[in-house]
Amino acid sequence: MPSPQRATKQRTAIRKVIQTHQRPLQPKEIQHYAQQDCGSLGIATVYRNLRTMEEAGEIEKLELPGIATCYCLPRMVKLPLLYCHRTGEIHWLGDQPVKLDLPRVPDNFTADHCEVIVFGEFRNDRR
Amino acid sequence: MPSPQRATKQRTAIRKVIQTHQRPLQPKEIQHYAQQDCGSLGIATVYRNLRTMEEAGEIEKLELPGIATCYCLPRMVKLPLLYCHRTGEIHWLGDQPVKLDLPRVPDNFTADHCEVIVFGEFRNDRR
DNA sequence: AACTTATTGATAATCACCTATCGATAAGGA
DNA sequence: TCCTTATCGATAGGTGATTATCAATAAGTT
Repeated sequence: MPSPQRATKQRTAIRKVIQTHQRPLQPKEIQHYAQQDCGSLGIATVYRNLRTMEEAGEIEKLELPGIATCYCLPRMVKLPLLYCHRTGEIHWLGDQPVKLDLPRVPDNFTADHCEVIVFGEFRNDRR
Repeated sequence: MPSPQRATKQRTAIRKVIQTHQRPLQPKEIQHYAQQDCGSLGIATVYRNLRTMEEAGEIEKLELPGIATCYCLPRMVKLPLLYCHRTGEIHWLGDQPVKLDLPRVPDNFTADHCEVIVFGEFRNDRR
């Protein structure tokens, strides 16, 4: 019999955090939010679970400029990203029908995927 | 009398490399190419000069996904970038008239600048 | 409840990038 | 040429992200 994956409160909390928040999250953010469900949650546990969940295709890894790697639910549609200098958070630019097709690339280049990142900051208001 | 900047062969070589190559270069790449003009060139010297040149507005710093910070001549026009998984090099996607305007952003967000990055790889041919 | 072992958490260990240190070197003005 | 000091190079140090270690804990099966 193969070794089944156990339903620990830590893993469940991590999963919930990613499903709930509608934006890519960094490991530290995930740790922070998940701890509210979980009590203790070591950063190693976060990284460990993110890796396995990503390998299982349950979540998507997102590598971004300077910023630490982020994780989110697998994307069906590619939307531009907002990066806020002030909060350090990443958000989807999803409230508009911007369709991003891959630009045309040189013949000898095989395009994989494409990211559009808008840098700036949110006013101190709500977020 | 203020302290003038001296014309060392190291600095000259670094400058030339950035002016010559038509793409953003990483510190290590700059060191590598410049050493062909220069003989010895410590990595600390590269970083030191890149910082001062950037502060002087002579070059532009470019922060990109995962990849080390790159440097290039100040950009007049923002072009999409190609990142090659195989070579680790960054190239401009400049051979087509793609004008990239900032997407419309939320009211409470002040956009700064925008990058478009196409991931993929060049065939093993020439580059 | 007893048992097996997947999982956790604290922390040490890596790793890559970049900066600081400092004695040696060399640019360029006198 | 001599002298001042900007600059260099080797390397130690610092930083942040991620992984490895390993004893303790707790799923979940019997």
